[in-house]
Parts: sequence; structure tokens; C-alpha cells
Amino acid sequence: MDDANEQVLFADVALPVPVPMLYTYSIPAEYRGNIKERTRVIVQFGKKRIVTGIVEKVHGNRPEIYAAKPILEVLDTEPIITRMQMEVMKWMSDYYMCTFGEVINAALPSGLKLSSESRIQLHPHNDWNDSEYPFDDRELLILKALENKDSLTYKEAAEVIDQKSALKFIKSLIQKDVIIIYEEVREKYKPKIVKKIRLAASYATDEKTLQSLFAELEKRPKQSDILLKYLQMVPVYHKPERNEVGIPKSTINEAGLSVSSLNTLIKNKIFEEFEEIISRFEENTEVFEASPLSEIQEKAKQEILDVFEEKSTALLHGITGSGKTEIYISLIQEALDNGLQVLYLLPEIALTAQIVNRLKVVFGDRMGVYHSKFSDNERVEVWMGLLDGRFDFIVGVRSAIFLPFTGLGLIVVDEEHENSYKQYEPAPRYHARDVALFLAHKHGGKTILGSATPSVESFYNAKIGKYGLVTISNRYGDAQLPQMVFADIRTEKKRKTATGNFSSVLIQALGEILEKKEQAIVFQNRRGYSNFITCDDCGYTPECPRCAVSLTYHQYKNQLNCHYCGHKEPVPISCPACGSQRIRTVGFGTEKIEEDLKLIFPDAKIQRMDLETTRVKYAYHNIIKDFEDGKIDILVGTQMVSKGLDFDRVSLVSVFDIDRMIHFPDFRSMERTYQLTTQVSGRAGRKDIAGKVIIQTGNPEQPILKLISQQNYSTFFDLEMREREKFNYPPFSRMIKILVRSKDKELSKKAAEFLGNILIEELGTYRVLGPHEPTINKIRDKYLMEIYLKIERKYNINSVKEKIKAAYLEALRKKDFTQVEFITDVDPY
DNA sequence: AGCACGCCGACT
DNA sequence: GTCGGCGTGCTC
Repeated sequence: MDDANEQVLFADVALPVPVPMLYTYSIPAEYRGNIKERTRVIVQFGKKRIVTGIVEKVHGNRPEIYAAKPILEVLDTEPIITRMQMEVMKWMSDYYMCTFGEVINAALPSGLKLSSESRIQLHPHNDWNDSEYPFDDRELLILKALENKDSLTYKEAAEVIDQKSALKFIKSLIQKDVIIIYEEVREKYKPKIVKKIRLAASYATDEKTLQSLFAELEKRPKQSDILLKYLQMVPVYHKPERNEVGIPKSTINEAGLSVSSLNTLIKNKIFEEFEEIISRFEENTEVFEASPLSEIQEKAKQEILDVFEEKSTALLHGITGSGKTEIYISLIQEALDNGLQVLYLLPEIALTAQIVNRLKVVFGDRMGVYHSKFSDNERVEVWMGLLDGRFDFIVGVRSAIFLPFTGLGLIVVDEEHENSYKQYEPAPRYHARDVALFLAHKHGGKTILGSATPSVESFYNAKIGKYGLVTISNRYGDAQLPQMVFADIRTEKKRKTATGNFSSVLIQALGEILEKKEQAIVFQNRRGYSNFITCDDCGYTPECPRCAVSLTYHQYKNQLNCHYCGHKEPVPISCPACGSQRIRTVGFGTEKIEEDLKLIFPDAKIQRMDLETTRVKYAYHNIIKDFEDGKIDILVGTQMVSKGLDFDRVSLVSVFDIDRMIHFPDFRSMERTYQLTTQVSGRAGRKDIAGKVIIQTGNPEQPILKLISQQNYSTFFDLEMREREKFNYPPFSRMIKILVRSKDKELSKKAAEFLGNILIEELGTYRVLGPHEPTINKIRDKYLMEIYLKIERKYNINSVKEKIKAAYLEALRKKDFTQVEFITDVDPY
């Protein structure tokens, strides 16, 4: 049966599903020779699902134990994924212990994916009326529906024939070649088209005809106005070639000229109308030169280049406001000039208009922006733009590491210590900084990690010489460091000098700011701040029905929310437990701080900035703008206010409650506290204004506070390293977190115990922490248990991963544990 | 992850 | 007698 022609018949396809292997599909004759590796295909997976997969390998080995299903559609003629990307994604699935499909799922913007929402349409070339095949009633119903409606989703097709699933008929119709799977992808990726006008070629080339044209239009003033306007915008006399480009048709309307007159001109073939595909990103033809570097910046840049002579990674440790961005710009420029691609990674929250605009001004249209808040079209456009060479510089968040780079010369990881680089849910649970290092290595490129407060891991790597360390210690423009004050809130409360949770020190300082017409930022860490409500009589506090947390009180909606699963419920009027009306709010969130401040300073303009107030598109931008414009006196906010924003008139910053941060039960809590307070403090005092930082604490004697007030990273680092070494925490070890999850609390415990015992036996007690029940032990109705593994550096981490996998298999072999999920988080944050 | 197959309780 | 609950096992 197999003849020589059938040598290439099969494709191994990676599917965006969490199954650990590739699946082999047959290549239908019509596609033979047309299916390339790393292109997308549509296949049936299981009985019902139609998914987009990536062809990983084309070969001629017919599978022996099963019949391969055919590939249904081919979406690309050329690979949309590079060979390098495949390798990086494979590395990711190994390193982060997830399936290749999960990596693909995270990598492809959904505009490049296709799911059961897929649509079908009539075959554009084969008319079903001429088909040689017979159709049954239901097939006919679908075909007729398609004649009326252009395209149908699978669901709609099922409704048409009044069945649960139409797949059987769709499949048959596809086989009969009368319908095709509608390429939703191409539909989704609609280029933006603009209608333009230009003079008809005969008028544009010749000055004389143009003169006679004016004469001709003399009696039609509206038309000659249009012509005049056009000539004003396009100097056809001097630059006839400019006529080719034309002007957008909309400019005529915008200039208050008659559109119908223009249409007449078009009808009379004096003007012609045409369409042009424009980039979704604003055209920015003006390209500015980067501002020259200061002596200090120039020196730092040279040091980075020196590091790159022998190492591939440089850690740029420059305090806030030391002008790191200019150094990046200069190095990016050089890499681009050498014909290399550049990736600039930013943490999610810092992707403000400020930095993107600054880069856009310098790099213009060659720069693509990749951000989760952007629409799918825009993300697909960046992906494709990178493949076809339209972009060679990408600014983006975490997921930008998945883009199809072909020759990366430089990666900048700005604010390298930021934990938003780590993806926690869902898999792949990757750290973009670490993937960036691997990515750069693969491309033979260089990486700059930049931060004012480097992560302990990165600084350690610099200390042991793995990275080169470059330090800038002067603040750009010689701005002064702020003065730091610790306000003892506990003593103030005892002596009754505090107003609620505001120390007299803070209130007085805020009063002075308002008087001097300066600005202040009040920072309250989001973590664990939650406002909740409680009954004064019985102490009842509403909890989430699905998670083991109290519900957060949101005044503006008069609602109780769960931060873990999104559950919402109205605020009860009386206590659900005892019926009492005496319900009050507890806790200090940004909302409460804002409200209290408004009572204390009724005339001040106070604005809150947190997840709630910035959820709407551009809200973030608007608040920042208002603050810059002086329309806000006091900005109350979460972490958001601490990142990369430079305001000239801010002279006071307050950390409202540092103790919560310090006592967060996590080995990184000191590091985080140090980083956050340093970042926040950096907002205080620029140029000529000397800043002040007020930190409210219940215990001003805590050692970490001394370190913070010294603002000396090395001292902090040395001390923190001693702590880490004592308990064998990273960077002395690698950590792997195992989360055990199931609907049954006891089952979770038993499974975790079982797994823990295997791991203890395999790795030794001192490498296994737990199993523990986490503080929040239930999320979305599933009970959690966790096990941490601490593996010293010299131990073979791959063997550990194998042992973990083996332990999972052993656990899953037990009947009781089949309903239990095991989640692995490598290098948890 | 889905989705179907399969085996046990409350209903026309 | 059936509809439907969700346990479990497979998907080329």
C-alpha cells in the first residue's frame, strides 16, 4: 500500500493542551509537500475538540498502533515560530516542569490560536450544488444556513440542526470538500486600513494641466477649496513624488471642507481614492537623537561594554534617579546599529506611558510594544512585525520573551528584582528574567539586568563573578537623598497623640506639604491590608464560601469581594450570625486611608491609586497625569505608586504600615521590604526639593529599619546573606515548591503526606520542608497543602526533578489520589 | 485541560 | 423504567 510517493506523510504536532507528548497526524494528499515544520495546523483532538497545533516534525513513519487522524487545515505557508523559539520553549518545559503544550499556550497570542469557537464557511471554490456527494438532511440544513450567514461557529451549527454537536456533520462536510474551517485567525488579525486620496496622475505630473484645472474649477468654489487644501498639504509642484503618498481622506472633513464635493472630484477622475494598510501603532516619523550621556553615565556604559568583553551578563546597580534609562538607550542604539535585535523587558506595572514614550521618541517605528493590556490584533502585529523585520526593537512585559526573535544582540531587564516577572498561574510558572538570560545565551547576545535594589540572587551572581557588576552611586543631577523618619505608631497610640492609624508626625508633615503646595505620596502595601467587616457583638466576619479568606470590603460598590476567586456578595445589613446591626469595618486599605485623610484634610485634593481605581483603560495614565499637573495633593496608593514614576514636586513619601511587610511569612520578606521602601523613598525629593520619608512602625528598634535608613545596599546584602545561609535559602539553594490540591481536605493532606514521605526518603529530611498547610488553605473550593524542596547548588537539580516526577507517578498510581492535583513551581517567588 | 463513557440515586 | 450526578481514563 505504501508506495514511494508516500514518503512524507505524517506530522508530529504539539498541541496547546496539557498533555505531555506530541501527537501524530497524517498529511492529506493535497497538502503533501506544503506542510512545513513550525507552522500552524488545525486538527481534531479527541472526539469533539478542534485545536490549533504547531507542526514540530514532518516524517514518513506511519504510526503502528493507531490510525492517525488527518490534518484539517494549514494556517501558514511559512513558519511563524523560529527554530530558536522551539528550543527555548522546550527548555522552558523541562526547566519549569510543565508540558510543551502549556508553554505554547502561553507563547502564542490568542489571535494566533484557534479553539472550539472556530467557525466554518462554505468552500470558496467548490459549490456544494455541484458536488458529487449526496448530503443528508442535517448536512443540507448546515449548508443552507451557511449560504445565509457567511460563517457559523460550531455551536451555531449545532443549533441549526438542533443537536448537541454538529461535529459529525461538519467533519463529513469537510471531507466532502464543500465547507472549510474559517480562518478566524486571518479574520481576527485585521490590518487597519485608511482611505486616502491623491491627485489623478495626469494632473500631478504637469504644472500646466494643474493650472487649467484651477480654471476649470473656478465656478465650483467648494471643489477648488479642496484642491487648494490638498496642494497646501502636498507640494505637488516641488515634489511630485509626494502625490503618491496622498493624504487621508478624513483630513478633508476635518478641515471643514465638503466631502460630497470631494466625491464629485473623485467621480470626475480629478482625484483618486485608494486604501493603505497602516500600522496599528501611531506612526512616528520623527526620530530624535538620544540625549548625550553625562560623564558618569558614559563611564557606566563603558564599564558595561567592558563586562561584555568576557561575560554575557552585566548587573547595573544604579540608585533611583541615576539615569539608567539613558545608558540603556545608548547601548540599544549601538546594538541596533550593528543589525541586531533588542528586547527591553519591563515589569507589568512599570509599563507606563512615561518610559514607552521616551523610547518611542528615540526609536520610532522600528520599536514594537508588547503588553497584555494591548488587544490581540496588536500583539499579533508585533509578532508578525518581528518575523518580517518591521520591528527590531521590542519593549514588553514578561510574555515578550516568547516573541520570534531571529538575532537578539541585547536584552535589557529593567527593574530586574520585580516579582511580576514571575508567572505563578497558570503553568508555565516561569521567571522572565531567567528565561531572558537563557534566550540571550542561545542568541549569543548580551543581557543587562538593571535595578536600584537588585534581587539577592542576581547580586550574589555578580559577587561570585558570574555577572559583571556595574555600579552608579551618584544620583543624576545631584538630587539629594531623602531624610528618613520612623514614626512610632504604637507609642503614639498609647499616648493618644495618634489620630486613628495616623501618627502625629505624619499628619504634621502632610499639613506642611499642603501649606507649601508640594505633593505627598502615602504608600500602603497591598499584601494583607484587606479591609474586612466584623460584627461587634459576636465577632463574626464574612468569609469567602470557596476560599479560606475573609472577604474584602469595598466601599465604593458597597460589596464584599474575594481577592482569590473573585466571589462577590452584597454587604449584609445585619450580622448573618446573630442579627446584630453593629457591623463595622476593620483593617487599613488604601480606600480607608483615602477616606480618613479626606476627613483630616477636607480641603486637600486626595486621590487613590490601586487595582480598583486603575482597572479602566487609561485610568492609570490619567491619575499620573493629574498628579503631574498638580491636580492632586496627596496620592494614596499600593505598590503601583512606587514604580518608576518621577514627580518633581513630591517632597514627602509615607510608608503607612511597614510591619505587615516585615512579618510576611516568607524568606524573601526582608528583601521585599528593603526593595519596596527604597523604591518608594526614591519618589521623594527631586532636583532642589529635599525629600522626607516617614515610615510608620510599631517597633522602630527592628534591625531591618536601621538597614533601610542607611540606604546602603551592600550592608543589607551582607546581612541578608547571613540569614539565607543559616537556613540554606536561595541563593545557597534552589527551591522547588510542590502544591497539592484537591476538593477534599483530608485527601490533600494524605496525598501531601504520601508525597512528602517519598521525597524525604529520596532526598533526605533536611531538603524537604513540610508538608505544611498554607495560611490560606482553600482556594476555589480546593484544599491546599505545600511542600518546599531546598536543594543545595551543587546537587544535581535534574535528578531532583526526575524524582519529583517519579513521586507523582507513584502517588497517582494509588487509586485514592487520582483526584489530587500536583503543581510544581520551580524557583517560586 | 476537556470530554465521553460508565455506573448509581430521584423523577416522568 | 429514564435523566443526570460526577469518578476515571483517553486524547494521534
